[in-house]
Amino acid sequence: MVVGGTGRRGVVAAASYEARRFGIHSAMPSVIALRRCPTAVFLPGDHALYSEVSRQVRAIFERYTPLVEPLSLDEAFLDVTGSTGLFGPAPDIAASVRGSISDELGLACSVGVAPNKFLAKLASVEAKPIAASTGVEPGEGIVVVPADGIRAFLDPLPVERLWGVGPVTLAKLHRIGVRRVADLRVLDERVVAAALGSSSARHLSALSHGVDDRAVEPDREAKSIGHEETFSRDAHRRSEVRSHVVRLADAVAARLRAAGVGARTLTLKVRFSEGFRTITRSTVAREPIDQAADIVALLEPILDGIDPSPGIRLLGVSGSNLAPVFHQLTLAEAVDDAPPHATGAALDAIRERFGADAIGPASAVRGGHLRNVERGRQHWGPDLTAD
DNA sequence: TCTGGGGTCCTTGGCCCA
DNA sequence: TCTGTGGGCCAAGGACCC
Repeated sequence: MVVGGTGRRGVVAAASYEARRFGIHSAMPSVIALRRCPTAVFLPGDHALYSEVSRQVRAIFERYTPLVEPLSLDEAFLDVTGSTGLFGPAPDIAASVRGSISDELGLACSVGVAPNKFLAKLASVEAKPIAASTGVEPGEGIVVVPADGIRAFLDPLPVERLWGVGPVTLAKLHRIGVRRVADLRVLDERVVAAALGSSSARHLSALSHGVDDRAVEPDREAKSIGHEETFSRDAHRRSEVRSHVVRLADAVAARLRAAGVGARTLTLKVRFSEGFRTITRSTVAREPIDQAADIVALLEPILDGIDPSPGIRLLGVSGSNLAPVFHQLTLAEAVDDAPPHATGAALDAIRERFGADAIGPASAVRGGHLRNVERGRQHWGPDLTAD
């Protein structure tokens, strides 16, 4: 079974261990996955459901400690240092959390227990089942890395298991003879720095020794808010591109207002069909903004400088440099007693009462009905009915 | 008829200013 | 007045994560 985008430009979000035996993995184009395993069952993702379940899982975590840092929809760090008096040693807490999630939600999960975030994350991966071409080997469910067992745990692991080592870094490490974590640990940091740069070298060197002093942070604030969309058919006309940008800006603005912030930096992302080439262009507003019209106005000059005629497959709008918004009243607004930026607030109120698609920019009307950009609506690529 | 969407963090290079 | 330097900010791109 494969879950993810079902359209021509969709990707795999997750694959069952049986499907993985055919070489299917997440982020693989759905058409390739189908080619590798024509008998696989393809299901669309349901992001809204996952968010809800994620909330339920988090509620279980919070019975054990207030120090819960979500890493994604389906992973979180828990600092249980202060909870052992109430619930017993950390491995017992892990077993209890795992039991509760299984009993109450019917879900399987794996847990890593270790002295820091990096090791706990690695341990949780070790606890998962393994899909080999010969069959699926069940995982242990819980893996504990005690403080005096760090080296024994880390040394034999392939270096790409380290957080931050992807295909590019891995190739560079292979070039200097590093294949396992132990190779990296014993190597002079200057040699690593010559291959990767000093910042990465320092970071990876620390990890190879099992050192990670980042705290579990329960209330991490978002640093950017954005939306992007791949189209099932390329956009070639300026008017088409502009209306997509209006839709995206509208969605970003609504989320900025919901978060109670505005963005000073606005970035437009454009992916051309030709060669899969991606560019980003950003600009800075004088003050933080949270209104769609302001975002579009700011991006307009960038848009004018882009030629869509070769074909654009993806557009994205995102805001960063987030800060609280202070509305400076114009003289007219002060005299008329009219609230500034009433449009955004009115949109929010209407959507709150009548639903996300109750109102939106005219350019969001597709196939006779309104379809606003919404978080998770098109998470794994355009579906078959997108256009 | 191959490559999503939501992010974070880092690097590089230009510019301005003290 | 000229030159060098270093910090801070910004823009763009890239690597990486789930």
